[in-house]
Amino acid sequence: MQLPEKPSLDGLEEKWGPQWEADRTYSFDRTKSRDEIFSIDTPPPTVSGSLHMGSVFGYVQTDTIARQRRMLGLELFYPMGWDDNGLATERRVQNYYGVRCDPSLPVDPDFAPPEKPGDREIPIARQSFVELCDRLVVEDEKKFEELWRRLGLSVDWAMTYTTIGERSRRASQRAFLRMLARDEAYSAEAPTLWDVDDRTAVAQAELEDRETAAAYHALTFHGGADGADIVIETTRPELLPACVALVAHPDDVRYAARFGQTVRTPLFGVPVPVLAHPLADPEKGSGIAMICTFGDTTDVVWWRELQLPLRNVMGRDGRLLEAAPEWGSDVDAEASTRYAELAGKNAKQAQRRIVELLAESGDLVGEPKPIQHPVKFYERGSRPLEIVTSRQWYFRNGGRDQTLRETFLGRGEELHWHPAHMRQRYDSWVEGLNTDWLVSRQRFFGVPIPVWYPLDARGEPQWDAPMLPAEDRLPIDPASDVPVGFTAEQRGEPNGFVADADVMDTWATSSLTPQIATGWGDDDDLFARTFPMDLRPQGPEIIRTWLFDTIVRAHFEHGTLPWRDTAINGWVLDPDRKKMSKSKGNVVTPMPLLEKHGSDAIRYWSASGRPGTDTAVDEGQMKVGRRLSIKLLNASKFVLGVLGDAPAGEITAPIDRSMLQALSVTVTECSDAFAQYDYARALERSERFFWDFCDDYLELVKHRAYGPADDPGAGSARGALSLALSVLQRLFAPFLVYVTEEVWSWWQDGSIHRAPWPTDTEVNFGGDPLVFAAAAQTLSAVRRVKSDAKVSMRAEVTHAAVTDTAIRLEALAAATDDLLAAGVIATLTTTPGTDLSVEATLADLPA
RNA sequence: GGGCGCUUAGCUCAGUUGGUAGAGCGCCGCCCUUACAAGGCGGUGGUCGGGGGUUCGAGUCCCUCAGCGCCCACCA
Repeated sequence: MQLPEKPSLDGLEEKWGPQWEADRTYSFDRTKSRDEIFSIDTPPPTVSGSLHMGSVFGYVQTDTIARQRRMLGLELFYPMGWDDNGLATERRVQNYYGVRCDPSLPVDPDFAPPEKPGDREIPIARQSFVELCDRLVVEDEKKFEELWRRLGLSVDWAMTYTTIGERSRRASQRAFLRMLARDEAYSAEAPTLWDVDDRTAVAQAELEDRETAAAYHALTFHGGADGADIVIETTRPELLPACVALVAHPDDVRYAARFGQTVRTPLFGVPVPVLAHPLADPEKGSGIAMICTFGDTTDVVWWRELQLPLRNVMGRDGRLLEAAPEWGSDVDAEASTRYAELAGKNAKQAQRRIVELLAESGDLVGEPKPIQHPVKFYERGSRPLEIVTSRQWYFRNGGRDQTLRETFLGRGEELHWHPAHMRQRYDSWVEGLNTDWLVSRQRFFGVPIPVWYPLDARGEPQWDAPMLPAEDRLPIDPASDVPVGFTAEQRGEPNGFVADADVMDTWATSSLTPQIATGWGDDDDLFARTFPMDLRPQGPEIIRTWLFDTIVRAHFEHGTLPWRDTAINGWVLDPDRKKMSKSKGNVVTPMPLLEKHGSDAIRYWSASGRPGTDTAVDEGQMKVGRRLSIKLLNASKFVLGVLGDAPAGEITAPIDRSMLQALSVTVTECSDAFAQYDYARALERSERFFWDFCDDYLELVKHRAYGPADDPGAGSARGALSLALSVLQRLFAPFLVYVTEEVWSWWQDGSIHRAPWPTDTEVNFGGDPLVFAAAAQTLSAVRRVKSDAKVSMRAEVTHAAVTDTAIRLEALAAATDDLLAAGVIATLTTTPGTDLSVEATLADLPA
């Protein structure tokens, strides 16, 4: 045994990281059977996102569970993935290189991205754009892997996947085709929420409401022969040309007489009916609303349920269409010229102009009244979403099917949630679904929808007759691959074919991470050994997307849950307990902290955060973790130093057995906590015992432990020290991965991370817990006397008079010699009483 | 509007079947004690958010109110 002179934490990451890689310490053994395997569906980080402390927090928590399960003897299937496809990467590439994808451009073989992004984005061909995406994500993934390795995540790096990789594309397209075959996927032309900046449809799951400034504009609709004018209030007067009806509540007496009548829109004179619908709110505005196609999602409901015509004015670029909508012939003579004033303007500009026009015509009543109201935004977007009609692909998810929705609520009940209350978020999301899952995106860096359409003799696509590839051709890109029975020359020609131009949203692929990671369809043997998986760890903010979507996919494809348990981690808050976000500029990056405090200290902080509990970045906690690590170094060095001199003997001394009994209780508590995914409790219990062990037990027995090799008392102490040290090192192994490996290596063979998790029986010698407790507390009381007297702990006590309960004094008697030695006490008397108290006479004090 | 979580020492937080309030940090004091001075020992510090109830007994159970955070919602 070679003990370091001055043990240190420095350099442990550099020492053990490569060693674990070389020894394949965390490699998955695929010969193990399903019941011997613990499989984890690790969240693939969005590599285009920033590295921040939130990135380390949840992953470390999961890693502690993974490591404890591994020590329990389970074979860990613990791969890492990178989520690199999708809009997030496209945006990063746009900003990083200063380019913009224009799919209409031909490929320029000489294209090279500029050194630095210029003032104006360079338009480039789709293929070039995708190549830049492919190039940049590789760089980003390196940075993530470097961080993860430094953090000591015990993933098997040989099994890494990416969501844009071939396996993912194949799985994603295969799953798509199978859902299509089972009528779980369909395409439809329908109003969809549309981001005018990214120019793509977005799904319900990607929406967020933002309080936005707007104004009520009161507009006069003309009653003509049917009666008086009607004033409505709207926040979107620019959509007036898209108005198809007015609507009020059926019970609203103010408008009851008008239902079924016709009024004419201001400025354009378009006749529109006055209708009744229970969704109209009598309290809002003037109690009667104009229905436009489309101003908001309520308009869509009204349009559908009242079977109204479509008058589209909003273009996909967020500007009003050049052509006026179909109004019929019975309109104002000037309708067209007035619309021409709005055409081509964006929503804000058009609003400004139409308000002027309305004011001129006298149809604007009073001044606009400013309000704040919630408006739907794409969660990463900067302008409000519009609603445009387009052909999109959908997966059924219960949004339009009560029975299916209840099925998914049932799946949520079936899943074990940690903490349990997180299921509420799942339930409220599923209950609130109102559309199917829109999966197609009018974007470029994603898994292509694997579909072609035949073109008829006029060159029009036959949307209802999609042509599909065979599964063994996957993955395909319909933009370059050709459907069976056609030649490449027929692309875009009459009687030829055309590719579906869309890609799937990133969630449509990442909702298959359990299948992708476990080799579904690619490696049936691996799949059978690892799926359904054991654990899905993830953040709370993606319950409605990643977690729910994954359940949907596994339900349809396999008729099961994708995993048995899910552990939801909390948020990481900045040191001032504010949610970290890039826009606030309060993001804390992990690398400097890792370098400053060490990986184990960062892991300690992460694992101190209770499951599901928001936790602030706290350098104080990191320092505590570092101190604990140093303590473990020193305590290990001391114990092993004692053991080095003489052999361990049979554990006979009551206090030795007593300490081990307390350790046994700790082991049980830690094992139970881990079984419930409560790594934080396990850490706290281990830590509490460890400090007692160091402060009290080591002090009490060190003199005895130094005793002669053949002394039974010394042998007992050394035996207990050895056993306790082994157990303590293993209890800390899931948390302090580097320092525990280091101290383990001083006296044991093999990695501690493959050593067996301690059991309570290992340290159970039937000891009386009271002996150690009484000795420790009495010693503490002696110290207090010395501390009050302001003398050294080495100061001799000539006589100590201990009062305590009879039962505790009896326990203490079994440890008297250790107490005398530790307290430097010459003589000791005991008196039965009700409470512990110690009167000590100090040798070197004046009388 | 509905739901969930949180509210305990100056700070960050534990407190698992209800039984005399805990830890770390900070602060104060002492101690170079041969594992550890990037340490050790000891101490100060709380009417457990407010109010009501159940109970012999409530931080812990019930009701209610308030503040903070988050989730969901058809938002003219």
